[in-house]
Amino acid sequence: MELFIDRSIPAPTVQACAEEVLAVVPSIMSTFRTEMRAHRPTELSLPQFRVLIFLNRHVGASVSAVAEHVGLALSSTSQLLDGLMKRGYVTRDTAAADRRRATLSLTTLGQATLESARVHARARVEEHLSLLSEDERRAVTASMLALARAFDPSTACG
Amino acid sequence: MELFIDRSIPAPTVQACAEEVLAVVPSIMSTFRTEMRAHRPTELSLPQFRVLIFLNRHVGASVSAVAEHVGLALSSTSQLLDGLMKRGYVTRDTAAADRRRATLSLTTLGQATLESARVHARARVEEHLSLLSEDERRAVTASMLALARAFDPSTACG
DNA sequence: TATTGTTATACTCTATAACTATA
DNA sequence: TATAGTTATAGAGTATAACAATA
Repeated sequence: MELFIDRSIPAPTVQACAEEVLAVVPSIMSTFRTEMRAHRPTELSLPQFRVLIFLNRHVGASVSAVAEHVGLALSSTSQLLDGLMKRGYVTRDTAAADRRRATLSLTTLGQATLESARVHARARVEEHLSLLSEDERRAVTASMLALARAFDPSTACG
Repeated sequence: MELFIDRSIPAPTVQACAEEVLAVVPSIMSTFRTEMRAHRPTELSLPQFRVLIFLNRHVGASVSAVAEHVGLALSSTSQLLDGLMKRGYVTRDTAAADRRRATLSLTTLGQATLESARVHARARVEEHLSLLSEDERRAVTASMLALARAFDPSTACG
């Protein structure tokens, strides 16, 4: 029986694997960006989208927490949030316990926008993935978990 | 024998798979960008890096060809190329056969810069991937090929 | 003094629209 | 007229450095 993951041939070297990741991941991102941008009713940039996802799951998060999660400098994150507040997607309050700390939350509009963007993004990705076989989907899912662990150990299980 | 890709349990749905891809791929990109930017001697942006890779392989390419490959608008690509020419990485000539068409090539400096950036990027990615098991590398490599096909059929085998 | 965050400034990325030059 | 490409303009993303406020 020939397995999709065939252990009888040598595993790809780390180098070869890196080569593939380096070639393919940016090209997937290109597609994402273009498709997100084309979603007129919502039209969130990818970083904005990621911030909304994070805030939806971490109500009351600080600016620093967002920055760490999205992998941006604090100032960049602050500016990203400016944009999201200006559009009415996010509110910011001052934490009572520590008045330096901001408390960020999604507005109802922000939640609805996130949901719309998410449905759209997922649909686009699903369109692409529907070209894959079951075994390929198994491999992709397993890979994503492994890569999450390899590239971002902190959030691999959250 | 328990397989890494276990066919005895149902394959992930397209939806679940999309969810993972959507979560993990942008996070890998964040890491890429940060690491590319931190490579002081070279310090190419990711789009610049991708353009250099393409031109290295397709000597004499037109602006349109680059645009199509990196997934940008023609004008965006033209400007990206401006930056690369200003830094002396790329030369542009006019094609004799069709004087509208540009003929782009890497300079020696461009080639050297690309090589340096490439070595660095690969090393960073390898660092991350070295955390994976052999089976995980098999899955990742297989996935990248599948994803390349799913997201960009035109370049899947080029 | 250390931490949280914002503002100032500057550069890159990206698009659309208007344009030039060549075919 | 159609095609290849550039320029003008505008907005988002991103960083560093300097700053303000709070602890």
